[in-house]
Amino acid sequence: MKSRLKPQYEARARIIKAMAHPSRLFIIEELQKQERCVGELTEMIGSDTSTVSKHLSVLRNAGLVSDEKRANSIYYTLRCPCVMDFIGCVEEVLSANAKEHANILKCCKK
Amino acid sequence: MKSRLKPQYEARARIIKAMAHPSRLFIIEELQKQERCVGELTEMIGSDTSTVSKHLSVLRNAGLVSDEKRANSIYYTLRCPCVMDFIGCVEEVLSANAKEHANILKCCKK
DNA sequence: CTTCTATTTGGCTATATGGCAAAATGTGAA
DNA sequence: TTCACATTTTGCCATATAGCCAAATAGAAG
Repeated sequence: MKSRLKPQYEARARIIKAMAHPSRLFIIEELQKQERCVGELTEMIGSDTSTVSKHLSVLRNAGLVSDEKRANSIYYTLRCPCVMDFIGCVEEVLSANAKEHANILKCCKK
Repeated sequence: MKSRLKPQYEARARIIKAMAHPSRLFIIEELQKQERCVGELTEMIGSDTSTVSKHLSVLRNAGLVSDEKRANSIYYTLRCPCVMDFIGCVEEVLSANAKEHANILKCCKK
């Protein structure tokens, strides 16, 4: 592809890649409802604190969430709630896949 | 997170992960305009044929594109054009990041 | 200052992916 | 069938990431 376009696609891919993990999708969805600190998210997800912390730093580096320290906890917020629009479309793809899969099964039974 | 929800987040992550690469974003955008065969895409992207082929199989496995063989070429089509809506949002995040970065620079100059 | 709490970082291993090269597969024409 | 061409698959290596544990850091409270 034209070399001047490449950086643009790379920048977009970095953002999308930051979302491409089950735990991080969960975090995004949760933060869209309300801000949360690492401890809360850790408990909800059920993995190690350090793992969740790393996921949050991935999201922060991508600019998807911002953090604010209050008392002795760091609270994370979703910066661009529009990312939730992703999900609707992803579900469309998933249901299209499910439908096709069902068709294949139906076809084989005959 | 609740174990019954986990498969759902994993399914979503698989779809998003399939999009999380510069070349695959380019392919998605191109296929949204018109169907293309591997050779055409390879030339546009400028990397090895086998690499592009692998990218296409990633997209196909995710159910994002479908393929149809005609003559001796396989033509790929975008199955759910809604994925293009992703891009608008991703650009929002990018410009928000750029703005914040500019603010940080401005702040440091003082 | 010391202790407690919350979060981050480093080290480690296992796994996944990108990209290139070469081999294998498939398709149509002579 | 045999040849030429287009596409797919496979093997390999380098790199990146997830996950957990342990250790370090940063604040808040005593």
